Amino acid sequence: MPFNSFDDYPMSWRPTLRRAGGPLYLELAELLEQDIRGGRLLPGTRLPPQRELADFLDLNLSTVSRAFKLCAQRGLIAGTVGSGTHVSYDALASLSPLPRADKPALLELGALLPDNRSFVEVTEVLREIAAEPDCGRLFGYDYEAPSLWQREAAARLLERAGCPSSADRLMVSGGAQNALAAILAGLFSPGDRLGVDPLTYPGLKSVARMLGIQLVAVRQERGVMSAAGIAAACRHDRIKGLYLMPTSQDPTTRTMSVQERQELAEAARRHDLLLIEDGIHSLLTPSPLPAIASFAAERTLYLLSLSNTVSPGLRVSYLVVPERYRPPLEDALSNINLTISPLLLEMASRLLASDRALQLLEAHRREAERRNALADHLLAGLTLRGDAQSFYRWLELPKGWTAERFEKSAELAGVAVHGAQRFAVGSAPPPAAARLAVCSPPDLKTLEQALTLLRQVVENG
Amino acid sequence: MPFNSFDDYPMSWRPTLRRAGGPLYLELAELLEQDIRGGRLLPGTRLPPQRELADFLDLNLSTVSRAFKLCAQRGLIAGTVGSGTHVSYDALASLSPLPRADKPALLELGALLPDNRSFVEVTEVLREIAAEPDCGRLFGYDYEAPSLWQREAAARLLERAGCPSSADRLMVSGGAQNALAAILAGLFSPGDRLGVDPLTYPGLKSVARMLGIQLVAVRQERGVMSAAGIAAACRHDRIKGLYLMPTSQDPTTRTMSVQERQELAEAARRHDLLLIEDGIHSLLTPSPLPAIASFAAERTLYLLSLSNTVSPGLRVSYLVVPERYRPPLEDALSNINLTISPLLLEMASRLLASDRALQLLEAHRREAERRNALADHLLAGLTLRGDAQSFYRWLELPKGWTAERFEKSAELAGVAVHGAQRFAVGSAPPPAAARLAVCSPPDLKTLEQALTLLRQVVENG
DNA sequence: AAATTTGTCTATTTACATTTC
DNA sequence: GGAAATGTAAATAGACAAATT
Repeated sequence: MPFNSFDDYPMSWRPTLRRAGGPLYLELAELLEQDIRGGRLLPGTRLPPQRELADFLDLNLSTVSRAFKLCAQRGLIAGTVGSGTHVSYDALASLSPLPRADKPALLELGALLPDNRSFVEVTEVLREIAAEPDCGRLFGYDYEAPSLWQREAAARLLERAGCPSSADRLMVSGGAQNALAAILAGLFSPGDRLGVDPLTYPGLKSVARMLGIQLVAVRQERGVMSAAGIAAACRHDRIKGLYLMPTSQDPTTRTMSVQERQELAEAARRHDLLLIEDGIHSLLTPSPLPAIASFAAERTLYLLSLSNTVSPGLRVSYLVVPERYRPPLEDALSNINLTISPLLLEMASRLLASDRALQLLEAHRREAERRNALADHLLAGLTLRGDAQSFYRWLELPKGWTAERFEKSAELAGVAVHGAQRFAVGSAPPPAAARLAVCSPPDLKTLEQALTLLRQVVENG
Repeated sequence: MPFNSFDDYPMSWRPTLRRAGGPLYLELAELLEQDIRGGRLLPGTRLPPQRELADFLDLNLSTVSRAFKLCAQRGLIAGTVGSGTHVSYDALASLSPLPRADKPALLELGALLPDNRSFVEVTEVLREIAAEPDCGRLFGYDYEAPSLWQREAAARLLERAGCPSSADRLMVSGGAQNALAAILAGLFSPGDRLGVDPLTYPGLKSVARMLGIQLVAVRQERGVMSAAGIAAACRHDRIKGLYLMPTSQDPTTRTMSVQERQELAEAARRHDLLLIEDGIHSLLTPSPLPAIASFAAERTLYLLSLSNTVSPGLRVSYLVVPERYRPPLEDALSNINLTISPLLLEMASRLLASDRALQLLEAHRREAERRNALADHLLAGLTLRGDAQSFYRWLELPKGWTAERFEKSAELAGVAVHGAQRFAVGSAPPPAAARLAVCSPPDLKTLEQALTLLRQVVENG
């Protein structure tokens, strides 16, 4: 029986078990969750070692372990051998990848809202299809879709994006998020681990959490996952794969060089890792670099969505899938979608087969360049990462700032931005930086207003 | 150390552990999976009691238990206290809800393929929209969808289907399968259990298996889940909810009476169960019965898809969601879809707001009536369940048949049907019956041919 | 109707590997 | 560089409750 001897040592968390009958590990896990959600345990706080807690509560070590494991799976805490268990920085983050409409009207530099231009090219295709006498066929079932010409049209676009592919390795999903959900649900099991950049795409964080797949931050060198980091994540966390965005990584905007891509492919092969390569921005750069998939085709799922760069409303994206992953991924996609809309697939395919998709792309690119030029001008002197065609930039803040505090100050000034903590994985403190979605404001005028306000926020500390 | 003493007793399974280093429970689970998939353990086989296996293999009881649990989560086996562990009847079933195109061309009475008629009404709406100058707005993001009028149009249809609802409780998904995936992923956790009819919709079986959610067959009385069966499933299996198709249940075609619906709602309330009510066929009957959701609105997710009864290609379905499940289900839907296509939603909404959806519905209904009349005529004398508007019928076979054997014999005769085993949950042997999708053949002529062949198959034993 | 069979669950013991100091 | 700290995982023990006989 433990005595008050513990009162002498400071313990960051001293829960009281009611021991009211139910399983002890569950009660402990619930207490921990409540204390984190209630703000009594702040992000980054180090919890007492499991053995110490076990002593304090008069429990077995494994009972504490089990409770911690439950909370880790819910994304609340993350443990590291040697350095203990910490409350995750994103423990309180929303589970949804969508922006919540609970804030007062702000100048939006937070959520990514690709410019709502007129989409003439898409409209054109719609009218073409509607005019055809047999368009009713697009409203029945079509289990065989996509057809050969549709596959070939997609393969050409993929080639342009740096991922040479063949028609038979191609699959279709209802957008990038839909594809990620299918990949995680179909190729991973709850409890499996996936390596990611220390700052990663929040949409991935939320599906992974929903499906009980743990994300592991892989150590970087010079802004990209290092071979040593990957080796460590394999040994220590037994990760099954890596999620990568080698071109204009969200949110850091880092683009990997060809050599870095080759090295990464090599490392993946060495450790027999599955790669998920998100090529979402690969079409934006004037001459895209070769995809990692082109160096490790046997293990890379390459994902190309039309949402950002062509039209968000089309809900079509393409997947290049290695042979061995095809059957399970087909099952997963049909479990999630049954089929995708033949009409939308037809529209997307025609956009690709003609050069209209590229026209749209080009228009988005030019708009992005205008906006980025303005941003470079208005924020001159600050560290603003990202190249001229990017839809967002990465603002590294001067000493003294934290990402959370900056996000809040910006909001008070009337501008929504996404601080680094929203992208953080695990329990390492996020850097002082924020993502600015320069393409989200409706026009240049509004962007100018937002950036000017932001500059004042940075300078007035 | 175990001796040969076991050789005297017959054990249905005698695996040999290689003990080559890895975890024992994993090795055992893999052996079991291999032996089931390899056909060395047939569906229905009773495995040795866990204690006996543990003795035989010189393992701890819990180690065997853990291995069995893994296989149970993969849907390979199902255990019942008292009566032991059995190999599931659907252990070898495909994980995909789609028909596989690996069979020679057969007369299709297996898969449900709603008749590919011309869909004039849908085409009409498409042309209407395409003609409008501002239709480009349907290709941007629309996080606020569905809009008020769209919700109201859907609410009217739901009312007609027997589920009075309000615009604010409404959510939208990309078809019924998509909705089921979101519900299971968002409101259930791996290992949770869901009660279902002993024969249930295969699309549910496959998502549930993918997500690690265990289906539990609830005991029936007079063809519907009984209060006692529900109570037993709660006590023994601690199910979290029930999946129901009260109108023209797939595959048995059983429709619950109003009283049965009320009693079921009452039972759900008593045991605090979540209900998933699939109203997929509720619009087909001339005057639909009140939905179970109308008796237990606080706990019922009501699902209405347009795929079967209006147009399969639209990929839109509606969900009526009780207050407390809205936030997690919204998160789940956005994790899986991000958003659904504004164009498809607009088309569906216009179909509903005008009376064109009802016209389509009516056309499908009349076609079904013609086909069912033919079926009743050609299979007169056999037990053929299902009413005049159903898309499929349930053929109960004479003594001597098993469902598997009938399915195979029919296939040899050139007709695809789905035997009861495809719908079976758990380890109880499925009844001798098969589902005939009378609406799948392209025309009445083909249907006649198929049914005539089937009759011969039945009669020639 | 009582004893036994049987699966399930929680808690415990033991071992291990990595990181920190 | 080695000892201590620390989290993770597997195997084991014990208790429980439902179903069978």
